[in-house]
Amino acid sequence: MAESPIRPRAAAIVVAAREILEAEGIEALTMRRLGEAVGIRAPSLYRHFADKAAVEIVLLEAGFDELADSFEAAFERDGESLATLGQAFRDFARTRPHLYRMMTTGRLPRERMRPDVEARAAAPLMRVTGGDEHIARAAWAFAHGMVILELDDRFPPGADLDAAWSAGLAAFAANIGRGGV
Amino acid sequence: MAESPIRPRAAAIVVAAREILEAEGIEALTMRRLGEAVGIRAPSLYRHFADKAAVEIVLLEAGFDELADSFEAAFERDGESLATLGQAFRDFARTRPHLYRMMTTGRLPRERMRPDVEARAAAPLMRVTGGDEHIARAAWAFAHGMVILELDDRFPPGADLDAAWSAGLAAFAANIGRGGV
DNA sequence: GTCTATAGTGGGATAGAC
DNA sequence: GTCTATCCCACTATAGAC
Repeated sequence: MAESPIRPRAAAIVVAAREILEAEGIEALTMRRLGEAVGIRAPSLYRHFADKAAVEIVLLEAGFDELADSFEAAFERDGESLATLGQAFRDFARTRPHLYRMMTTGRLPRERMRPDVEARAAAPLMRVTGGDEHIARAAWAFAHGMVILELDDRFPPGADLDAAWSAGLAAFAANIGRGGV
Repeated sequence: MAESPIRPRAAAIVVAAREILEAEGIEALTMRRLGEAVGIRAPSLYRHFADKAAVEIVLLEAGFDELADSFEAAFERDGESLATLGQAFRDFARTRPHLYRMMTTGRLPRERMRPDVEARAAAPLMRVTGGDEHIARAAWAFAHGMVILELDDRFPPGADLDAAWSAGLAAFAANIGRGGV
């Protein structure tokens, strides 16, 4: 499904890459390891992908697509609200921590990615913040901060993160449309 | 100043490490590069530090100390408020982006760090949120999210980040003590 | 405390035969 | 499309001479 169905080998490589990423983390995703997982030697991978980055791009694009799917499904299921979005966001990240990290750490290779891919994932937040772009960006930063600090084990051991999420989302929800200060 | 004044060579190594980190980023900080910067061969560094992590620990501790210093100075200068803290936080990160990244990306090697070092940097936020730990954590996540997304160039080109900061800080300030939903 | 030499590991990627 | 062989790179870290 990722990339072209005409090339089953390439698709299998992407599937294997995703499995390695989720199971062992980003450093485990090497061309040698990937070849092994798919049953060929590392150099043969280059018949299917120009370089390692090309494989990573496919993973990234799939990740953003899945994130957008999650948001849209959550809206249908639980109604369109900031709380719904926050829940879906956190669930997404906790279900695929390594993919989430890959999607959000460092620069994004936008030059090599499908141009619409980020926008579709961002659209639900725009809806729910009613066009208040400042609150939208603040809420995005909040959600990303909560998730990445949780994944990286930065909160104190007993911290009630549900409560922190609630407090944050409530604060933003109460301030939509007030335009800053 | 970092570590022991009795060992000037070790101090010089730390200074060089900090310079390399800030100037060229975390991947540039290798033992070879560090030896070169300080005028000795890489293996000789191991007479001064047990391993590479030991050098990094010193940088991390110094970073948290500086962050705490920044907060305390900002409180004295501009008064104790969430807005003051947010400004100081953002300034800190933008002034030392690579150090900030190193301090906040991935797991923290807490076992090898001074135990009080995180707590001192966190204290000002506790003060300003008046003991509402949920709002405190949410505000921390917001600030980190804003900063790291800015450093990693994730916001749209023309985005007004001052406005996003204001909107976020105002939302939190208005909700201190309300205890979530 | 510094050196040279080197071990040991890992990575991405290419050439050319089949 | 896959293979073997290989290049070239980079890294952390140790041994042992000086």
